[in-house]
Amino acid sequence: MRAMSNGKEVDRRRTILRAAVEVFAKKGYHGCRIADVAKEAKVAYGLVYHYFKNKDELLRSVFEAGWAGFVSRLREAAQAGSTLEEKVRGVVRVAFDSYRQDPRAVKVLILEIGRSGGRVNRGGAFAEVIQLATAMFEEARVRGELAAGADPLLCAAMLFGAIELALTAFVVGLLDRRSEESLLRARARVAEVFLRGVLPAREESWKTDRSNIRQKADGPS
Amino acid sequence: MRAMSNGKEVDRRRTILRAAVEVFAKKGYHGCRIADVAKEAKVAYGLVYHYFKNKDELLRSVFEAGWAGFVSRLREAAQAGSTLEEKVRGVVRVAFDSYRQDPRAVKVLILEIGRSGGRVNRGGAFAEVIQLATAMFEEARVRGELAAGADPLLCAAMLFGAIELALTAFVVGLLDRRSEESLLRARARVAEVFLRGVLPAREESWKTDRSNIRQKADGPS
Amino acid sequence: MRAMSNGKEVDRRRTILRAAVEVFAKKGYHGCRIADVAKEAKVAYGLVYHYFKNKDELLRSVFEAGWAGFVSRLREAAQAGSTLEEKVRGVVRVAFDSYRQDPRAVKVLILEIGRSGGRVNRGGAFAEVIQLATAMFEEARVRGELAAGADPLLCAAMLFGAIELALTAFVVGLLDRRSEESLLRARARVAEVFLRGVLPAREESWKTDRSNIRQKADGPS
Amino acid sequence: MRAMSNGKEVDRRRTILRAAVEVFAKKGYHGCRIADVAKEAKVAYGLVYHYFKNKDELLRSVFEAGWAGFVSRLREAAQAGSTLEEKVRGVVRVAFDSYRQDPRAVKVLILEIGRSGGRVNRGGAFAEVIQLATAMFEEARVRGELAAGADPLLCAAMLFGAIELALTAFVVGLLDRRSEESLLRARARVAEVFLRGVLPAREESWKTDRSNIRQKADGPS
DNA sequence: GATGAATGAGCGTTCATTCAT
DNA sequence: TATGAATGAACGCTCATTCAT
Repeated sequence: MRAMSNGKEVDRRRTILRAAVEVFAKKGYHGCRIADVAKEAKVAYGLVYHYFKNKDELLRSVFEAGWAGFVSRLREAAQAGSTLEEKVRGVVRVAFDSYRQDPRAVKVLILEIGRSGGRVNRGGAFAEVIQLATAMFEEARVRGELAAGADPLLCAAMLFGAIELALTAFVVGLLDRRSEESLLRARARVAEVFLRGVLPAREESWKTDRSNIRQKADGPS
Repeated sequence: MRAMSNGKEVDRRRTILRAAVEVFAKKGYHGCRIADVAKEAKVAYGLVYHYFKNKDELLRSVFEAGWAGFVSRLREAAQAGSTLEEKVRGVVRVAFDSYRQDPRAVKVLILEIGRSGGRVNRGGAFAEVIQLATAMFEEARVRGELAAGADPLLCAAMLFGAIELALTAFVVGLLDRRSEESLLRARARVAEVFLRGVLPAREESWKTDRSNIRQKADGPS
Repeated sequence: MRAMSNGKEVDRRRTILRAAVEVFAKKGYHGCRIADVAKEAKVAYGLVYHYFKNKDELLRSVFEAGWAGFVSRLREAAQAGSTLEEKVRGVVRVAFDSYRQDPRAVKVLILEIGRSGGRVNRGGAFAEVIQLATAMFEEARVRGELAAGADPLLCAAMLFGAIELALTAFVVGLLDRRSEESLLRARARVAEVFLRGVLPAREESWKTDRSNIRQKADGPS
Repeated sequence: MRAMSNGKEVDRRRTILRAAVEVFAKKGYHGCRIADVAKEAKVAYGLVYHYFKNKDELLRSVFEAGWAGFVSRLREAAQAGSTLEEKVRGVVRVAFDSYRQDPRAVKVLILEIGRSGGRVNRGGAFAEVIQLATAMFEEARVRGELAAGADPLLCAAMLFGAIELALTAFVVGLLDRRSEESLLRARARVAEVFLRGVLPAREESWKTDRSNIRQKADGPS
């Protein structure tokens, strides 16, 4: 009984959360009314308040649910590779794949969250990711994998900026939203261009290395 | 026309617009109430509606006023230089200098716009800038100034993404907001890293070139 | 009938009722939510509705439960004494002792009831007590125990008014809530002053009589 | 212009306040919805919020507007007379006359206010009046006008209690609400009974004195 | 009987917009 | 043109009540 009702509760919560993501993505932070969420979830108005203290908490949950997974996947990617190149390619892949799997959620993360007037802790979320990547670049710098003069924090910001706006190009339709191929190509290009800017110049081995690694790491996943 | 006929009217309009930027930057899109704007502008409540049809038009004007200047300066920069390197450095400088001169306005442009849920045409504004830069990279590509395999549109997106998040790092305080020096250094670094990723490899001349150009182009302006 | 058939049920009902008094006293009529009552009674939310049709019935029950006992004790006191003086002293004692025993319940009766906007029949309850006392004064008048010109109904109203506000002085803290002694002194004073105003002038015997009776009737009980 | 619009504003405020009293008296504290007040005042919903910060402030204003006048008239009466008897008769008259002039407002004061869950400062209002009267009795005691053993604070509470419940008898219909005569008679009786209980025993002169004063002080006003 | 999730009407409050002066 | 009072739709939140288990 307990287990069953509990399962149901968790389900309901998820249903509402999903509905909130939907409405959130469709109408944006300000247009996202509790009534809409309830309707989308096919649930009574008041029930939303059974599971979430208020609108802010609901939207914060939407954000955190999406963001937490994203960040943990990022962290994994940043730790998985052995070279900076692998790490960066991993990070880029995580971002692009998140978009492929759930463009709506990424759209929310990219376009709406943080523009929520401080209700949702964008500064915090932004900082979290930046710091994660800063650490990654810092380690790389120590190992001599970073171009001279490249600042780890700036590199981190630039990396995510490049990713964000590249994805935004898809979100707003400048790039073909539905083409798997153009998405994969963009994923590879972003990593390459960024890496070239960031890695120390290793003239003779560059071309070979890059193509090798690309073949291994960036084939369609 | 009407706007031209009377200096006072234009002044009033500008006063209100400036006040709107202020409130917008301070409270964000949703917290920006007409009453606040009127109070900030020291103008009667109803007068706002003499100069702007409604809230949306006011905010669109805020956006466009800021954005238009920014875009025209960008365009100028993109056309001024003779090499891609100069152009990119020019673009980066325009962005960073806009921030130096009026961080509040940039904050609005960066953090607030788009939060308006489509009311303000973010896609359009974004597209405008991206296309501007895409053309710049396309020309460079034609002239052989772009690394093989670099896609102009993606380069454009990455450039502005890198700039945006680098500035965001200042906006949210990850980098020292008030230090002129760190701002200038970041400006140079962003351009360098980006250029290295985007220019074709010119191994032997690189170091010299870069320092020369930096001295000329990136000294405090 | 149903209420009699099962001791447990009656217990539950009483538990809930007591909890309702508690919450009622603590938070007042409007702050008294069913959820609070259930929590206070350590009973499931919905169970309240097994024992009480709705909130109104619950609160009416709270009122009636408290009021019924109070009224019956009043009636007893009004019938017990043989002289008006004894009866009045008895009535006053009942009121003050009710307060001593359960200030919270009296607080509810005094400060909260009637706030219910007609839901709880204040008029009726008020009328009941007034009529009870009116009859008492009427009998006394017939027996020549009432000062000439004193109207029984007005006397009844004045008696309870005097008692109510004297107790209110304790409830709101104008008089020392926790001092047993000041409560007993007030009890005696109220009876005395009221009786002096209401009894026919019996100059010569007054002082003696009063002190005698006070010693008998108004010592700490 | 200023003067005119200001006059209008004050008028509107008053209209709303009056409407609030009306609805308040009709439906009680809890049933008094802003929408009703607005409708009663024939005013747009939102306008109520132009003049009052929120519901609480509106109702507090209702209370204070009524109460302040009442208290100031009480204070006047308590200071006007030269003897305790005159003062008490004055106080009683003020209360009964307030009721004659605006039964609805008194009904609000008696039945609803203070039962408003602490929102309206009943304790404070109650205390104010009690202290006012306590001072009056204290002075009388010093001048030897108070019966031995009568406590000023208790006398004050009893006086207002007697008045309140006597008026309540009218409010709830136990006494004839519409008969001017019964109201005036009650007014006289309450004062007499109370005074007899409170004044020191002056056996021989009592009857004469009382009737004299009554003729002067308690004729229909 | 007992539980607490589900329902939805109701109300306070805000604020963009209009309008009389 | 300038003012700010007036309007009312919209929306977040509460909580009495019902219902499935």
